[in-house]
Amino acid sequence: MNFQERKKKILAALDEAESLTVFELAEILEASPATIRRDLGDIAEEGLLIRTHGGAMKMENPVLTGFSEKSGVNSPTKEQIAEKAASFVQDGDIIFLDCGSTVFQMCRFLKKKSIRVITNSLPILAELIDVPSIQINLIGGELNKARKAVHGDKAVQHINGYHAHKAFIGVDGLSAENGLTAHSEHESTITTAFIRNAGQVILLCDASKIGRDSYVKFAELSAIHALITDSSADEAKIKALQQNGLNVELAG
Amino acid sequence: MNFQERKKKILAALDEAESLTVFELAEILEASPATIRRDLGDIAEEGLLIRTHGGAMKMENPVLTGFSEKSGVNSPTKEQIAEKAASFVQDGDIIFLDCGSTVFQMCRFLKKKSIRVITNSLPILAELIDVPSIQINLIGGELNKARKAVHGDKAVQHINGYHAHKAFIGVDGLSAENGLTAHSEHESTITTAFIRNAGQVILLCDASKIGRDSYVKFAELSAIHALITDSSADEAKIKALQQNGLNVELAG
DNA sequence: TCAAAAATGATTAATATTGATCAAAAGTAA
DNA sequence: TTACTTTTGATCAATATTAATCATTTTTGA
Repeated sequence: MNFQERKKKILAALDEAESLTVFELAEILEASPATIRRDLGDIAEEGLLIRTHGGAMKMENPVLTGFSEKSGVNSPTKEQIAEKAASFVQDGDIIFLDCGSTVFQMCRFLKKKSIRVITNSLPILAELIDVPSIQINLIGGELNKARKAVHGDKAVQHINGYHAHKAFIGVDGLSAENGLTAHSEHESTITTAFIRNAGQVILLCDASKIGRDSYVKFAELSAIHALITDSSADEAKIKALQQNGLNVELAG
Repeated sequence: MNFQERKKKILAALDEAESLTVFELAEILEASPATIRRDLGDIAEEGLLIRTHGGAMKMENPVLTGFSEKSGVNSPTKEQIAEKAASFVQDGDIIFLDCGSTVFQMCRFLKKKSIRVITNSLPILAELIDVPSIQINLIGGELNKARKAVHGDKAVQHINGYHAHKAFIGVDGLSAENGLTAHSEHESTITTAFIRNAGQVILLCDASKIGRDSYVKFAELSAIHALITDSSADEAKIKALQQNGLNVELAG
């Protein structure tokens, strides 16, 4: 294997793993650590990765560091929910991705799929922009800097111009009595638009939000085709949701 | 775990918690306090966090990790053109910003203004997202990953939904005979939409493009209210443009 | 085919990182 | 202020990583 081939593989491996040691890479590429070190040095000089002691880290897309999610400390629960949610996605799907943190975690698990993503979330954009198999459609409108997402009337209009196979959304509260609730009107209008224009709606929701109500009621339980939550969810509350006809999937 | 990884996690943790003690960080990162102190010292020196006694605080405006600085070859000429162009912008303006490299350079000079920016350029978005006095409207549509910009029909529709005081655009070629020309159809449709929906159109164009034609003819000279170029421009060619009624401003 | 050049892997000396220890400095409370 | 506690920075030993060197293999070009 020559340098160019290794370079390609190293960058691909790093893209998945975020960071790898010299020895891990040596094993993956079936080359000696000495070769890997030489390679890493050369590639780092090109600015395509960050050399660390003992290995290398993925270089973030420099243009987008401004709005990438600083995903250092992810709760394993959210990851499990996200992974389960990603398993609903098939090659060829067109999907809406909401701007919540759990939905964002899906990115990791979507990178191998060939799909089209329609999103208003800048962190998702930043995360997926370098994945060749994923086409991105960015929802336009007013930028909410704090949330790093696009909101507003124009954004809703934009969403209305599309139909997706699946929508992956988050909520602030979910209960059998009040359905889906949110903290903010702005966000809920976007989510409502996603729901309206998607074939299936999959709700990602950690256990803490189940049975809790926030103040903007924006959708009925019946709008949801599946709820993905973690196994720490309160059984009684889950039962209540299921008795209202909700399909509940437990992750983890 | 190496320094780079810890640095990333420390910054991520601080971003959430605002401030943390050395011991809290030591626990989160599973490293010794001595290591954390060394790390905090190093990171503080980079200006990415504030060292406190016993810990560290989040830095509100972390030094931009050299994107605008490093982004390619910033010829002083382009900067001069960009600065001149930015001087056309007044507080309260709503402006369209195109996705060319010269237009991008304007960002630096816009940061002190109170304006609304409508753009399809991700680098511009990234550059201005942290400027409180600037509101951003992102144009939605298909993402062109190579150009880091949004294009397509939806994008044009989106632009048609707005009217701006001024549009700042780039071209690939400009001549008295053929007006404005571009390499790519996709980009030119966006630029055309900007021109159609702006009160004034200001064209940023380094000398090398004057008198040169590209293959997509997309606008007449008369659509332009001012051309800003550098003083190295060929005088005869400038004259020819001026005789066609174009207002030419020399930067630098 | 052969010789020259380049790449690879192994070895080793040099360097960097880490955690522990401890004296000095900084902060805190009376 | 003074006494007390906490935090720090320096130093050191142990460990891990690296760069440099060299022999071997592979590739290249005549």
